[in-house]
Amino acid sequence: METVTDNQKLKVAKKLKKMFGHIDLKTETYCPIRDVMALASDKWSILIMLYLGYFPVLRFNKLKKYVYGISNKVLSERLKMLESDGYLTRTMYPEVPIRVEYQLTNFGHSYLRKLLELTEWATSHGDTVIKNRKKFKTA
Amino acid sequence: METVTDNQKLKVAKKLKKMFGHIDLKTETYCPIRDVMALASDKWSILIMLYLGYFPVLRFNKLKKYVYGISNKVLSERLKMLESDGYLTRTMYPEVPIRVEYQLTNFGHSYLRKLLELTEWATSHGDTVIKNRKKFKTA
DNA sequence: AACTTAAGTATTAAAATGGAAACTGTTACT
DNA sequence: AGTAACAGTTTCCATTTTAATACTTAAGTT
Repeated sequence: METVTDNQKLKVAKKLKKMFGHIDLKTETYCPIRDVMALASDKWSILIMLYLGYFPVLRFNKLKKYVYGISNKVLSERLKMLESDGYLTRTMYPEVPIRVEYQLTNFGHSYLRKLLELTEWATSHGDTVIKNRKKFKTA
Repeated sequence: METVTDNQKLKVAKKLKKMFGHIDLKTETYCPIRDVMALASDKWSILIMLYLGYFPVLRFNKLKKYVYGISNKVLSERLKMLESDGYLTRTMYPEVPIRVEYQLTNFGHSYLRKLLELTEWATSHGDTVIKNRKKFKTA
């Protein structure tokens, strides 16, 4: 069973007030959730970040193997964006064949710590979601 | 500056080991991140969840006003999915004109708590991301 | 009689995204 | 000469997503 106390709800409300309170809900001011999160909380980005947390250094093809299902195009796009936003570094060694290594920056690690909270929740509550989904479909 | 200690990295590694350790990285087993998170960490879903955390009860058009930019179609789709997965409830009052109210379930609240960790991070580090992005573009 | 409201559904067209597979470039091996 | 490895990029096509607008239902208001 879910146990969410009123106290916890209050804490959440307080945090949300802090987040939303100063934003004029009518005008379209800059919103980090639409901008920052939209990229970094996408399915592929999450998996890339997690694998780069698990293995300190990864090369393109290894990453592609772990994040199975991703295409070359999307992987290289996501890597470029994550690099651009400062979550990871791309180091190229001009050997032959060329070697390119990806690893998290400290900034990326700082994000990963928070991300992990969410994925842990998802991992441990995934079955509940599936159950809910099934119940909803038959209802 | 980012301050990520080795100790913190160790903790993250431990958590990741717990998450990934038992998964055969080669075969495609069920993955809650691809399934559960993909829906619930999407840009629109996040905003919907946050606003429903901020306002305990919201109706369709209010929600649409807050989550500006979302279309009727997408909003109603997302609401249906979030309801199906158990994050929120939809209550219909057969008045005229009809009234429909959305609110978070306890399950949804439990997710929101974790989500908030991430959005708080994004809110406070958004400017760093923008800075990184700019630097990368000009480099 | 026409207008308004609420919560969507339907429609259409435009835009973005996604996947599959071919291609690039260099070097080493067979 | 042909093939393989690496790390992508590029191209083409199909699907998905998005925006914008119109429509629905049914009672109450002007």
